[in-house]
Amino acid sequence: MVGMMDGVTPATAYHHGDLPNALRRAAVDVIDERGLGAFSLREVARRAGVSHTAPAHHFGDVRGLLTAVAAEGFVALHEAMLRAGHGIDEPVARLSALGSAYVELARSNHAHCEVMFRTDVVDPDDVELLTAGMCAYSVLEDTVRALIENERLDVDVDEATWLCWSTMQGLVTLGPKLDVIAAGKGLAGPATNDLVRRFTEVIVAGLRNA
Amino acid sequence: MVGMMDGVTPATAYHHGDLPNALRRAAVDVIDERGLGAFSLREVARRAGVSHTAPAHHFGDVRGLLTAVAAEGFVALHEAMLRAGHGIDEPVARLSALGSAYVELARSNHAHCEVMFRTDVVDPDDVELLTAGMCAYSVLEDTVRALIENERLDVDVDEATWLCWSTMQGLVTLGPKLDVIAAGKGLAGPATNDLVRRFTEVIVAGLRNA
DNA sequence: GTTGGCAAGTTGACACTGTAGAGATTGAAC
DNA sequence: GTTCAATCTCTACAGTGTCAACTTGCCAAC
Repeated sequence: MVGMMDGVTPATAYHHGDLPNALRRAAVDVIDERGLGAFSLREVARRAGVSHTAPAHHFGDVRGLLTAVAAEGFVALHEAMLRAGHGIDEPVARLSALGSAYVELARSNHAHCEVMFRTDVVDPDDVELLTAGMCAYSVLEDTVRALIENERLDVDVDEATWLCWSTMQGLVTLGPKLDVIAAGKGLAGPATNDLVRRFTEVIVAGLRNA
Repeated sequence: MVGMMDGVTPATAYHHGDLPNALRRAAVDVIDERGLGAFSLREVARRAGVSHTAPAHHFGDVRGLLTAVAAEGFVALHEAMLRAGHGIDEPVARLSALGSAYVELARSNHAHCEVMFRTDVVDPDDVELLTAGMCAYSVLEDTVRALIENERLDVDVDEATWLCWSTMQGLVTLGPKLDVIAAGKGLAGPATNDLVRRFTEVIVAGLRNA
């Protein structure tokens, strides 16, 4: 019933086998279904089929569990960006691809994103979280640097990277609100991927003419 | 709202006089001190000096109270933007001023912003919330439209507005993370107001050359 | 081969939370 | 002077996070 038993370890009734992963997955499900506001550690434990104090042995706190989920999100983001940028050499196209990967991941891994940029629910000093975040950031930064060096632009790498990231992040955060605004004007909801492409174009044009 | 008791009625021990406002203020304090993750309706009531069920009579739910706080935040944003843009006719300068007002409000009214863009903790269909948000949005939109018409740019007003808003919103959301990144590189934390000005320049340059 | 120890889970308890229902208190309209 | 609605309180209940003490299973050392 616990549902591991995948091949090797038979997983006794007592020892779950891979509880940390099961808890992370259950946490994601709970956030997806009830929202982070109604998150419950006990419900997570229930879905993983263990007692309500079991999570403490692996994550300590509810904060610890959510921090792990956030770190997992950044790892996924890192991988998604690597995948998206793979094989695209031209910096602008690459930048656009990274942006698309970002908003795409925000849509498909909504629960993770709900947690990744919160400071009150997560331990911001967690090493795993910090390094995972840094890895994801580096992919974007490298692309921006390539663009700047390629075209010999006179802009600061950090500033330009922050601009790109801020814009994508804002698009993700504002997504629902934009839909409401568009609906209020009788427009169809904006196709987010088109927006990413357009935003990237404008920003790149801006960097070239700054 | 009710606004009696301004010097006149002494506010008996039983009837608070202006409980809704007191609750909103207390809620903001609690979010500021303990974070939205550790928000407690009972603690809010405690600080307002009333029983823990009193808030229900004015806001129904905890959701209702937070929705009211969010709406209050949008009203404040609307006013701040009106103030910031007042007297500035040149669209670009105006846009920059609006951006500054935005991040400034995000810093000073951190609790409100914590709630304004959350969909799980707030009633997204609340009329007061929707109209307040729309008012704030309109100020930005009008400025962007003025810029576009002034310079006869060939860009969509909605798209350009969303770009500006997304960027500012992202900057606000990412603020803490940017500090960490800057610190990791040995840089001083970026002066957010400078970033706003620079971002605005780049975006405007981009819109002109799109 | 027993024994000690340790990681992984359990049970029970405690203080705290949000909400529902029924009752108390007030100011004011009639 | 009574009635009435609004405002606030009290009590109760199910659910929550965390702590302490207790099992269970396994592995490694003696």
